[in-house]
Amino acid sequence: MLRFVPHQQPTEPPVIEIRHLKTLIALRESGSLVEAAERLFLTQSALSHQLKELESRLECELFIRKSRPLRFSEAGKRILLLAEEVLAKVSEAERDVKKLVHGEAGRLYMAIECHSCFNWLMPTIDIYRNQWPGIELDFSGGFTFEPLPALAQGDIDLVITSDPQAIKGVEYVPLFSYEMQIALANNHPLVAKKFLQPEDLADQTLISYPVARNRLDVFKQFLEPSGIEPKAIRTSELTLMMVQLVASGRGVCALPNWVLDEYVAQGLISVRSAGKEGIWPTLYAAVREEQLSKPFVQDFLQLAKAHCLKNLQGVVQVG
Amino acid sequence: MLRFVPHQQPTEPPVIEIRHLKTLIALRESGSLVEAAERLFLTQSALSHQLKELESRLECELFIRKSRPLRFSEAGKRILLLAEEVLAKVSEAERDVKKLVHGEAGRLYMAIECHSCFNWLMPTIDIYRNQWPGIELDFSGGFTFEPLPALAQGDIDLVITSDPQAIKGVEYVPLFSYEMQIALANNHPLVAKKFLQPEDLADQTLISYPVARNRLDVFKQFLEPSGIEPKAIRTSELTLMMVQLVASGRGVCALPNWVLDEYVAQGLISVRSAGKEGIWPTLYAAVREEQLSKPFVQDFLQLAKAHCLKNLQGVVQVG
DNA sequence: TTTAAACATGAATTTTATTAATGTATTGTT
DNA sequence: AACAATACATTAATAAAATTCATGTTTAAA
Repeated sequence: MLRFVPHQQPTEPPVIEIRHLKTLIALRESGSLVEAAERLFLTQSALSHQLKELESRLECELFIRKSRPLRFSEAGKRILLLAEEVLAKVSEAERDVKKLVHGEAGRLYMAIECHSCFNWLMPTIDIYRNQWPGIELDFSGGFTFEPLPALAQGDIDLVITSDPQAIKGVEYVPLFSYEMQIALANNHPLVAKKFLQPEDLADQTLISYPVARNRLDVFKQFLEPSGIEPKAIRTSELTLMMVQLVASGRGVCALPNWVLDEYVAQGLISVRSAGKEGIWPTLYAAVREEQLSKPFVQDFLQLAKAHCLKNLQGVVQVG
Repeated sequence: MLRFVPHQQPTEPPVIEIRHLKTLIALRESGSLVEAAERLFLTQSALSHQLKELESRLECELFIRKSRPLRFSEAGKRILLLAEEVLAKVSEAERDVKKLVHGEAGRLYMAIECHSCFNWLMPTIDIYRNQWPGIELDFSGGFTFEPLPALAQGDIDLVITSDPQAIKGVEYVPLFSYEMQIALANNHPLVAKKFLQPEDLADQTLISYPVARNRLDVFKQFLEPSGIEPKAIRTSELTLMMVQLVASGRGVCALPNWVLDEYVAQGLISVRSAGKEGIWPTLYAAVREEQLSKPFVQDFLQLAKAHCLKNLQGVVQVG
């Protein structure tokens, strides 16, 4: 008759785990189980089970299943808020521990071969500087010198490139893939086509950065395989100027989708894919072998990748 | 020769998990693996493995093994800080979800049979009020009425007692155990003894709360089994007054160790155990069956237990 | 030196998470 | 309306992990 009850199960079952928080964030950012699973390197089934389990522990639904785009319940939103807070704190703590363990001295001089990368690299560097105040940062963005040999030699420490070359001691870390699209004036006749063929450019002026053409994906992956040449080539160092030349009908140019999206949204230009499948270069961070394992380097790579996947339109995770 | 390296392992191994944070907190609060394991309802071996694993993931030691009392490394302290932040946020989120799911309306009228419990109950209630602003709280602390029947009848919702009675529909949730010690004036002759026997009180004035003696542990568990009576009994409603009477040599009294510790520290009185093993009552929260499963009740129980184990000297986890 | 307590370790075990295979529901297309 | 395509759910099997058990080692105390 005298009834005693332990106030929680002997083995107090854990409710929310870090894993769940990561899943929810991925789910929100991707909008579907399938895609979220890809990001997390898991199967869709795993996430389905995981969420079902979490929902049963919390005794409530976390998101509304039959809704496109995916919507979260109130409880789901609350846990998402938790996820943001907690995951940020966890990675901050992990960074701090790494600093304690490995020391935080180091140098990270960077250069870009991908000339549009300025856009995302600068904000990324800003964030990074706060996280690793002890690291000496520098950035050289000119068109004149060859960054990869300089990297191998140790003059610089990290190069952003879409054109990896076999150099002893240099490793390439894939960041993401993007589509290299062709920008056209809105009233350009080629706008009528769904996508462009190499022949379409035979009577066009192509506007490009002033670098060797074997380093430009339009040539290497689009025009050269078919032996077609554009009518003329005109160069510009400034992306915005290239776009304005295109907009005023002086020619066409090939730029990453994440660069062009902005101008398309403004109605300044139109874009078409190069070929039915489009050209899909991959952007790499090149690092010297012995630097790769260092926490402050790894952390930069992770930050850059996350920053791009989050902020750049139409950018795709890679291997 | 062209070397590609994924910037993190395909299955990005988790580093810190909630479980680790709980372990570290338990470790700090208990000061040893063995005790921490008990708190977490795990074995010492489990914690040893768990910490070893975490340390290898973080590539550093988290605490200094050969040190008593246990000391944490810098990294360990950093993770402990994380643990405090994260665990607080997690339980806050869990509470919020419970509120969303079960609604937050409810009533929690409380009473105490353990007359010293005022000390810890009030601060606990204050914290609780913030966490569950929607719950109607009340507290009746008089000596005059019988709380348990009132609980069964539904007039009140929770009773703190060390003396569970078989009442239909009432369940008892153990909170903690404590030692009921005997307070003596510093110059009292019995101070010479390491612990007291029932006979020692035969020529003493016993000061107690004005309640039926079968509800007092000194009688039930100490004096009555041996048939001994104190020379006289004197009552007081106020704990502080009881202590002052004792200090001035007017008698002895039996109170929980967590109450007396404070006065002993001040040098006001001395304390001795009742019998070699001491009297170790257990404090229970009595709740009506149908209320027990409600989240706002469970949460109060958890809070009270945690608060007491943390803040009360010499209090022991139970069940 | 012994003994007891605390912690570590390796192997076995249990529990939990994940996958694979498949089913079901929903959506959009012709 | 029928079809394929897509997304999610479910069950059983598998893989991975956390935990325990049994035992060894170290440390501190007697």
